[in-house]
Amino acid sequence: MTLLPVAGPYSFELSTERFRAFGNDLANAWHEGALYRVVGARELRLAEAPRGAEVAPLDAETRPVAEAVLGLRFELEPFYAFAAGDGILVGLVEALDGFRPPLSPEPFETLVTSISAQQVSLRAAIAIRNRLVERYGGFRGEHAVGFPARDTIARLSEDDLFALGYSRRKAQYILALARSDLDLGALGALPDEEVHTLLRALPGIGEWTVDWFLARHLARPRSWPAGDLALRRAVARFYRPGEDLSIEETRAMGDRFDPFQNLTAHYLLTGARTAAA
DNA sequence: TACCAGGTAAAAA
DNA sequence: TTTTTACATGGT
Repeated sequence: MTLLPVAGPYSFELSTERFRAFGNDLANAWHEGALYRVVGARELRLAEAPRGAEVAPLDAETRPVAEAVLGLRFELEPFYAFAAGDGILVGLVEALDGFRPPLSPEPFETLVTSISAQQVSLRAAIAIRNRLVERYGGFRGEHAVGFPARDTIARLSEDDLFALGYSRRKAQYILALARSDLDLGALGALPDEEVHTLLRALPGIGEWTVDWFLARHLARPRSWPAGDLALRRAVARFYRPGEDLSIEETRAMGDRFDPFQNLTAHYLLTGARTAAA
Protein backbone atom coordinates (compact mmCIF):
# COMPACT_ATOMS: atom_id res chain seq x y z
CA MET A 1 0.00 0.00 0.00
CA THR A 2 1.36 3.35 -0.96
CA LEU A 3 0.17 6.63 0.33
CA LEU A 4 0.48 10.18 -0.85
CA PRO A 5 0.24 12.70 1.98
CA VAL A 6 -2.47 15.29 2.09
CA ALA A 7 -2.03 18.85 0.93
CA GLY A 8 0.23 21.29 2.72
CA PRO A 9 3.95 21.32 3.45
CA TYR A 10 5.22 17.78 3.88
CA SER A 11 8.55 16.02 3.66
CA PHE A 12 8.33 12.24 3.79
CA GLU A 13 12.10 12.02 4.21
CA LEU A 14 12.20 14.33 7.23
CA SER A 15 8.99 13.10 8.81
CA THR A 16 10.21 9.50 8.82
CA GLU A 17 13.79 10.34 9.88
CA ARG A 18 13.01 9.28 13.40
CA PHE A 19 12.34 5.71 12.26
CA ARG A 20 15.88 5.43 10.90
CA ALA A 21 17.78 7.42 13.51
CA PHE A 22 18.16 4.92 16.34
CA GLY A 23 18.30 1.54 14.66
CA ASN A 24 15.47 -0.48 13.21
CA ASP A 25 12.26 -0.67 15.22
CA LEU A 26 10.45 -3.97 14.71
CA ALA A 27 7.03 -2.42 15.30
CA ASN A 28 7.70 0.54 12.96
CA ALA A 29 10.08 -1.02 10.49
CA TRP A 30 11.92 0.93 7.85
CA HIS A 31 12.85 -1.04 4.73
CA GLU A 32 14.01 0.29 1.38
CA GLY A 33 12.29 3.62 1.49
CA ALA A 34 9.05 2.53 3.11
CA LEU A 35 7.67 2.35 6.64
CA TYR A 36 5.94 -0.86 7.70
CA ARG A 37 3.56 -1.26 10.60
CA VAL A 38 1.05 -3.93 11.56
CA VAL A 39 -2.57 -2.86 11.95
CA GLY A 40 -4.84 -5.64 13.15
CA ALA A 41 -3.82 -8.69 11.15
CA ARG A 42 -2.32 -6.82 8.20
CA GLU A 43 0.91 -5.09 7.41
CA LEU A 44 0.63 -1.50 6.30
CA ARG A 45 3.28 -0.22 3.88
CA LEU A 46 3.71 3.54 3.76
CA ALA A 47 5.86 5.05 1.08
CA GLU A 48 6.04 8.21 -0.91
CA ALA A 49 3.94 8.10 -4.05
CA PRO A 50 4.87 9.99 -7.19
CA ARG A 51 3.00 13.25 -7.63
CA GLY A 52 -0.36 12.65 -9.23
CA ALA A 53 -0.21 8.90 -8.74
CA GLU A 54 -3.41 7.02 -8.12
CA VAL A 55 -3.67 6.15 -4.42
CA ALA A 56 -6.10 3.64 -3.00
CA PRO A 57 -8.11 5.12 -0.12
CA LEU A 58 -7.40 3.70 3.31
CA ASP A 59 -10.12 2.09 5.39
CA ALA A 60 -11.37 3.38 8.71
CA GLU A 61 -8.98 1.19 10.71
CA THR A 62 -5.76 1.93 8.87
CA ARG A 63 -6.23 5.59 7.94
CA PRO A 64 -5.82 7.04 11.44
CA VAL A 65 -2.73 4.90 12.02
CA ALA A 66 -1.18 5.96 8.73
CA GLU A 67 -1.95 9.61 9.42
CA ALA A 68 -0.45 9.33 12.88
CA VAL A 69 2.84 7.67 11.98
CA LEU A 70 3.33 10.00 9.02
CA GLY A 71 2.75 13.07 11.17
CA LEU A 72 -0.22 14.26 9.15
CA ARG A 73 -2.11 15.45 12.19
CA PHE A 74 0.23 18.40 12.63
CA GLU A 75 -0.51 21.62 10.80
CA LEU A 76 2.65 23.46 9.94
CA GLU A 77 1.52 26.81 8.58
CA PRO A 78 0.59 28.40 11.94
CA PHE A 79 3.84 27.16 13.45
CA TYR A 80 5.87 28.48 10.54
CA ALA A 81 4.20 31.87 10.92
CA PHE A 82 5.11 31.84 14.60
CA ALA A 83 8.67 30.70 13.88
CA ALA A 84 9.22 33.65 11.56
CA GLY A 85 9.44 35.83 14.65
CA ASP A 86 12.24 33.82 16.27
CA GLY A 87 15.74 34.19 14.89
CA ILE A 88 16.68 30.59 15.68
CA LEU A 89 13.43 28.84 14.79
CA VAL A 90 13.24 30.60 11.46
CA GLY A 91 16.42 28.82 10.41
CA LEU A 92 15.21 25.49 11.71
CA VAL A 93 11.89 25.55 9.91
CA GLU A 94 13.66 26.51 6.72
CA ALA A 95 16.14 23.65 7.06
CA LEU A 96 13.40 21.19 8.06
CA ASP A 97 10.68 22.44 5.73
CA GLY A 98 7.80 19.96 5.67
CA PHE A 99 8.84 17.97 8.74
CA ARG A 100 5.77 16.76 10.61
CA PRO A 101 6.55 14.82 13.78
CA PRO A 102 5.27 11.24 13.62
CA LEU A 103 2.80 10.22 16.29
CA SER A 104 2.77 6.96 18.20
CA PRO A 105 -0.73 5.63 17.51
CA GLU A 106 -1.26 3.24 20.44
CA PRO A 107 -1.28 4.40 24.07
CA PHE A 108 -0.03 1.18 25.68
CA GLU A 109 2.76 0.85 23.14
CA THR A 110 3.67 4.50 23.65
CA LEU A 111 4.07 4.07 27.40
CA VAL A 112 5.97 0.79 27.22
CA THR A 113 8.28 2.37 24.67
CA SER A 114 8.93 5.31 26.98
CA ILE A 115 9.58 3.08 29.97
CA SER A 116 12.00 1.13 27.80
CA ALA A 117 13.81 4.37 26.99
CA GLN A 118 14.04 5.74 30.53
CA GLN A 119 17.64 6.51 31.45
CA VAL A 120 19.25 4.40 28.70
CA SER A 121 20.28 5.31 25.17
CA LEU A 122 17.57 5.04 22.53
CA ARG A 123 19.62 2.39 20.73
CA ALA A 124 19.73 0.28 23.87
CA ALA A 125 16.02 0.89 24.40
CA ILE A 126 15.15 -0.22 20.86
CA ALA A 127 17.30 -3.34 21.16
CA ILE A 128 15.53 -4.40 24.34
CA ARG A 129 12.08 -3.44 23.09
CA ASN A 130 12.65 -5.33 19.85
CA ARG A 131 13.19 -8.50 21.87
CA LEU A 132 9.84 -7.87 23.58
CA VAL A 133 8.13 -7.44 20.21
CA GLU A 134 9.92 -10.44 18.71
CA ARG A 135 8.99 -12.69 21.60
CA TYR A 136 5.48 -11.55 22.50
CA GLY A 137 4.30 -9.56 19.48
CA GLY A 138 1.15 -10.13 17.46
CA PHE A 139 0.77 -10.45 13.71
CA ARG A 140 4.05 -10.87 11.86
CA GLY A 141 4.29 -8.99 8.60
CA GLU A 142 7.07 -9.17 6.05
CA HIS A 143 9.05 -6.47 7.87
CA ALA A 144 7.06 -5.35 10.90
CA VAL A 145 5.60 -7.19 13.88
CA GLY A 146 2.54 -6.07 15.80
CA PHE A 147 3.36 -4.63 19.21
CA PRO A 148 2.41 -7.04 22.05
CA ALA A 149 -1.15 -6.64 23.31
CA ARG A 150 -1.68 -5.22 26.78
CA ASP A 151 -3.31 -8.41 28.06
CA THR A 152 -0.47 -10.51 26.65
CA ILE A 153 2.00 -8.46 28.68
CA ALA A 154 -0.28 -8.52 31.72
CA ARG A 155 0.09 -12.29 31.91
CA LEU A 156 3.89 -12.27 31.87
CA SER A 157 6.10 -12.46 34.94
CA GLU A 158 8.83 -10.12 36.10
CA ASP A 159 11.36 -12.80 35.14
CA ASP A 160 9.97 -12.97 31.60
CA LEU A 161 10.71 -9.27 31.10
CA PHE A 162 14.00 -9.36 32.98
CA ALA A 163 15.13 -12.10 30.60
CA LEU A 164 14.69 -9.66 27.72
CA GLY A 165 17.09 -7.18 29.30
CA TYR A 166 14.73 -4.95 31.26
CA SER A 167 15.83 -4.01 34.75
CA ARG A 168 13.70 -5.58 37.47
CA ARG A 169 12.28 -2.15 38.23
CA LYS A 170 11.25 -1.55 34.63
CA ALA A 171 9.78 -5.04 34.45
CA GLN A 172 7.62 -4.14 37.44
CA TYR A 173 6.61 -0.83 35.86
CA ILE A 174 5.52 -2.52 32.62
CA LEU A 175 3.55 -5.21 34.43
CA ALA A 176 1.86 -2.64 36.68
CA LEU A 177 0.87 -0.60 33.63
CA ALA A 178 -0.48 -3.62 31.76
CA ARG A 179 -2.43 -4.85 34.79
CA SER A 180 -3.79 -1.50 35.94
CA ASP A 181 -7.46 -0.73 35.44
CA LEU A 182 -6.73 2.58 33.76
CA ASP A 183 -8.52 3.04 30.42
CA LEU A 184 -5.62 4.34 28.36
CA GLY A 185 -7.83 5.03 25.36
CA ALA A 186 -9.96 7.41 27.42
CA LEU A 187 -7.06 9.69 28.31
CA GLY A 188 -7.35 11.55 25.02
CA ALA A 189 -10.56 13.18 26.21
CA LEU A 190 -8.86 14.75 29.22
CA PRO A 191 -6.84 17.95 29.58
CA ASP A 192 -3.06 17.70 29.91
CA GLU A 193 -3.07 18.15 33.69
CA GLU A 194 -5.51 15.30 34.28
CA VAL A 195 -3.53 12.98 32.02
CA HIS A 196 -0.51 13.81 34.17
CA THR A 197 -2.39 13.06 37.37
CA LEU A 198 -3.82 9.73 36.21
CA LEU A 199 -0.68 8.36 34.56
CA ARG A 200 1.70 9.49 37.27
CA ALA A 201 -0.31 7.52 39.80
CA LEU A 202 1.24 4.45 38.16
CA PRO A 203 4.69 3.31 39.30
CA GLY A 204 7.50 4.18 36.92
CA ILE A 205 5.57 6.85 35.08
CA GLY A 206 6.97 10.28 35.88
CA GLU A 207 6.85 13.72 34.36
CA TRP A 208 9.07 12.91 31.38
CA THR A 209 7.05 9.86 30.38
CA VAL A 210 3.75 11.73 30.51
CA ASP A 211 5.17 14.73 28.67
CA TRP A 212 6.17 12.48 25.76
CA PHE A 213 2.81 10.67 25.92
CA LEU A 214 1.08 14.03 25.55
CA ALA A 215 3.45 15.12 22.80
CA ARG A 216 3.81 11.98 20.70
CA HIS A 217 0.57 10.10 21.33
CA LEU A 218 -1.99 12.80 22.00
CA ALA A 219 -0.31 15.50 19.87
CA ARG A 220 -0.91 18.13 22.55
CA PRO A 221 0.55 21.35 21.17
CA ARG A 222 1.92 22.71 24.46
CA SER A 223 3.69 19.60 25.72
CA TRP A 224 7.35 20.38 26.38
CA PRO A 225 9.44 17.51 27.85
CA ALA A 226 11.84 19.72 29.78
CA GLY A 227 13.27 16.71 31.60
CA ASP A 228 14.44 15.13 28.36
CA LEU A 229 18.22 15.06 28.18
CA ALA A 230 18.33 15.29 24.39
CA LEU A 231 15.91 18.22 24.39
CA ARG A 232 17.92 20.03 27.06
CA ARG A 233 21.01 19.65 24.92
CA ALA A 234 19.21 20.69 21.75
CA VAL A 235 17.82 23.83 23.43
CA ALA A 236 21.30 24.65 24.71
CA ARG A 237 22.89 24.04 21.34
CA PHE A 238 20.61 26.44 19.52
CA TYR A 239 19.84 29.03 22.20
CA ARG A 240 22.69 28.91 24.74
CA PRO A 241 25.70 27.46 22.92
CA GLY A 242 28.37 26.15 25.24
CA GLU A 243 26.04 25.99 28.23
CA ASP A 244 24.42 23.12 30.07
CA LEU A 245 20.75 23.77 30.81
CA SER A 246 19.07 22.41 33.93
CA ILE A 247 15.60 20.95 33.73
CA GLU A 248 14.24 24.13 35.32
CA GLU A 249 16.06 26.36 32.85
CA THR A 250 14.80 24.23 29.97
CA ARG A 251 11.25 24.35 31.31
CA ALA A 252 11.43 28.13 31.52
CA MET A 253 12.68 28.29 27.93
CA GLY A 254 9.52 26.51 26.80
CA ASP A 255 7.33 29.52 27.59
CA ARG A 256 8.66 31.53 24.69
CA PHE A 257 7.38 28.88 22.25
CA ASP A 258 3.83 28.85 23.58
CA PRO A 259 1.53 27.49 22.14
CA PHE A 260 3.88 25.54 19.85
CA GLN A 261 6.09 23.81 22.43
CA ASN A 262 5.52 20.33 20.98
CA LEU A 263 6.44 21.24 17.40
CA THR A 264 9.35 23.34 18.64
CA ALA A 265 10.71 20.44 20.69
CA HIS A 266 10.55 18.17 17.66
CA TYR A 267 12.20 20.73 15.37
CA LEU A 268 15.00 21.27 17.89
CA LEU A 269 15.61 17.55 18.36
CA THR A 270 15.47 16.72 14.66
CA GLY A 271 17.51 19.80 13.87
CA ALA A 272 20.20 18.72 16.29
CA ARG A 273 20.24 15.18 14.86
CA THR A 274 20.42 16.24 11.26
CA ALA A 275 22.84 19.11 11.88
CA ALA A 276 20.34 21.56 10.47
CA ALA A 277 20.79 25.33 10.78
C1' DT B 1 37.78 -0.62 30.43
C1' DA B 2 35.32 2.70 31.69
C1' DC B 3 31.55 5.83 30.97
C1' DC B 4 27.38 7.69 29.20
C1' DA B 5 22.69 7.36 27.49
C1' DG B 6 15.87 11.29 25.25
C1' DG B 7 14.32 8.69 34.17
C1' DT B 8 12.25 7.04 38.32
C1' DA B 9 11.71 5.75 42.97
C1' DA B 10 13.56 4.87 47.23
C1' DA B 11 17.24 5.55 50.57
C1' DA B 12 20.16 8.62 52.89
C1' DA B 13 21.47 12.98 54.52
C1' DT C 1 13.22 18.86 52.46
C1' DT C 2 17.04 18.00 49.33
C1' DT C 3 20.62 14.93 47.62
C1' DT C 4 22.35 10.47 46.38
C1' DT C 5 22.03 5.89 44.67
C1' DA C 6 20.55 1.60 42.07
C1' DC C 7 19.12 0.07 37.96
C1' DA C 8 20.74 -3.30 33.05
C1' DT C 9 21.94 -2.74 28.32
C1' DG C 10 24.31 -1.02 23.96
C1' DG C 11 27.68 1.86 21.89
C1' DT C 12 32.16 4.03 21.95
